[in-house]
Amino acid sequence: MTDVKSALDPRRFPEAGLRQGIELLYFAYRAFTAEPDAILAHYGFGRAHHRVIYFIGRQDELTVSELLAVLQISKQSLAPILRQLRQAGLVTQLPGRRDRRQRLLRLTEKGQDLERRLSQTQRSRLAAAYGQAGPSAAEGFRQVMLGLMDPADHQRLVDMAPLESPAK
Amino acid sequence: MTDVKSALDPRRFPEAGLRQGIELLYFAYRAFTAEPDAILAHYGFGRAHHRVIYFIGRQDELTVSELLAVLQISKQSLAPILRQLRQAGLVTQLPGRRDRRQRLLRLTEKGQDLERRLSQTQRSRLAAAYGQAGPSAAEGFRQVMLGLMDPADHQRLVDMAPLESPAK
DNA sequence: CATATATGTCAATATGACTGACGTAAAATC
DNA sequence: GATTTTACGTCAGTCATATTGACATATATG
Repeated sequence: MTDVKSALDPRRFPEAGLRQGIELLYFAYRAFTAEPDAILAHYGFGRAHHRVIYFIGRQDELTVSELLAVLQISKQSLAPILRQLRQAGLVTQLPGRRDRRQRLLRLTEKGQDLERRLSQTQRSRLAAAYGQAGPSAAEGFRQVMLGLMDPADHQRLVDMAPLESPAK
Repeated sequence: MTDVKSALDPRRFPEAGLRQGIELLYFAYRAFTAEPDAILAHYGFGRAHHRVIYFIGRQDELTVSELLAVLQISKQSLAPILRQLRQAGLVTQLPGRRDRRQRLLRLTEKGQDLERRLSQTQRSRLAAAYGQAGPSAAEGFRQVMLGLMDPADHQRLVDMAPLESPAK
């Protein structure tokens, strides 16, 4: 199952299979972001706003530096996005309780509404794909995606129970 | 395995699992594009150039309209990219043999070199992830990605032999 | 000959990213 | 208590990638 050393042996994963993998990533990601993009366009927002809304909404309170660390963008890039979301009444800030230099970012109710609308399109698409492919394929998907990611980002994923056989 | 109807039943695919799926897509795609992006930066190119190089290189000859159909961008967006690639000596055009209005796009040798360098980083990453997760996980990944894609794009994927059990 | 198609180009616009430089407030440290 | 570091913000300039609209040209097709 985990014969990593021979992974580059073309007999195991021939050229065409790897090429198709590249294309699967491209087409799937495009489809996955299309619906949120369309919703966001109504607000004059883009994908960057979605990511900010998503990660703030995920854990209810988030400092600016945590957000920058997750997104890996510069604060100068984040600033205008956050300003727009604040002005639109989707995000609020409050000073940190322990460290008052920090700005704790939170979604307003309106922000939570939009977050749910955006994520719902992606959750439905995922649930449909999981349902079509089956739980074992879903777990395979998860394993491959984990392998593609930068391992440093593993810690950033939301916790979750395994998709199948929790007590193997 | 394919009980699609109950895919939205939260007992099958709970909130946290779907949320993690969203994050897997985001983090994996980011990691997957990071290395090519870094190589392209040396040339003053971006991800758009990569996509153009990739799809031209994939089938040796491609018309402008086929390229537009795959990428789903406007010809006004494509034009400057193609011009830069032509000027850099990576892409050439020749008039279509049947229809001389068409411009058949081809990679030069230099273009093929760059294409290989860019794709190689992605093929290696995929091969490593497939190797770590195993062939059955790789096939699960493929199935889920196919489910996420717009079905209209299925025809655009390169042909490939199934990853496992070709004669099931 | 008229029309449709394949492609190219000019202009104006927008998002989302970057770097560099500087400022402020608060916390941490010497 | 003074200094340094940290958390955050902002101003300015730049860039890549995308958009739409309008128009031009060559070729193919009816």
